[in-house]
Amino acid sequence: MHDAYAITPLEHMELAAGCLKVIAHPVRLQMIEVLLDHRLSVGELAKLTNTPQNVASEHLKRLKDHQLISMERDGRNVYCKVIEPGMRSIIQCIQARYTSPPALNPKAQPAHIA
Amino acid sequence: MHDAYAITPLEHMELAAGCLKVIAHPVRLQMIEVLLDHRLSVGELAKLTNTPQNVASEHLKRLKDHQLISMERDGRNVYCKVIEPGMRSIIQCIQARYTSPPALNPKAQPAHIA
DNA sequence: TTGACATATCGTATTTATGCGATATATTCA
DNA sequence: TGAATATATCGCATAAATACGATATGTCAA
Repeated sequence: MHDAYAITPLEHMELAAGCLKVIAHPVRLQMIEVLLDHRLSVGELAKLTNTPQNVASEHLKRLKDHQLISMERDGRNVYCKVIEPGMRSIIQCIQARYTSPPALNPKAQPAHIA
Repeated sequence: MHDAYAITPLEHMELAAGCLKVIAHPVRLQMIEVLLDHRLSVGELAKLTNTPQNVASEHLKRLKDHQLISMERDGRNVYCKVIEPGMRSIIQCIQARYTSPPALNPKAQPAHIA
């Protein structure tokens, strides 16, 4: 009856939701996307995403605090890269959906993403 | 140095982030989890997730508005099910991380873990 | 029709997220 | 040392999310 439904405990879902919340931001998604294939500094990421320096720094700090990226200083710069492997599939999923056609029709997607 | 970095446009990332924000809630995650394998009414979901009726209704409306679930009335009840196939892999990813081994956790840890 | 049950909506208080300016810290080099 | 560059942090204003009580709507059955 009621026990037939296996539900992940709320505490676990709270952790997962916290992680998803950090991902759920357009600029942070862009940062993760590019950091999957490149190692970039905070300043480079700020320029790439058209974001003020301090705002970019705060975004990246949040990603780092949730273990999604690593940040290591090299001289004056701090370089970031993705350390959470699950990010790639999420970004790929987004790219597959949103890069070519309008999002309303989930069908009919030109396959220039592979 | 031209655009060596391929970045998904901000507008697309905003759509994706909007979708992720809807998923990024512990109770909504639980709802999605159980709705992957069962067709349940709003009231049943409210009880299963220990959520007041109106709050559950609002959660489900949000999931529906973002095309993640469908809701169809059958008599007095309204039954829900997941219609977004991508949800399964996300829930599976969460289950893989949080059900058996304490793998990768966000910064916000419960205080008693130390 | 009325009463019950199920669901949805509204108004609102509280919290949390976000962005921004200003400023602080860190590093290199002259 | 001090200037220049890169990054981080702080305080605050605004916006969004969340939860809640109250109430409205919708459905069925007697």
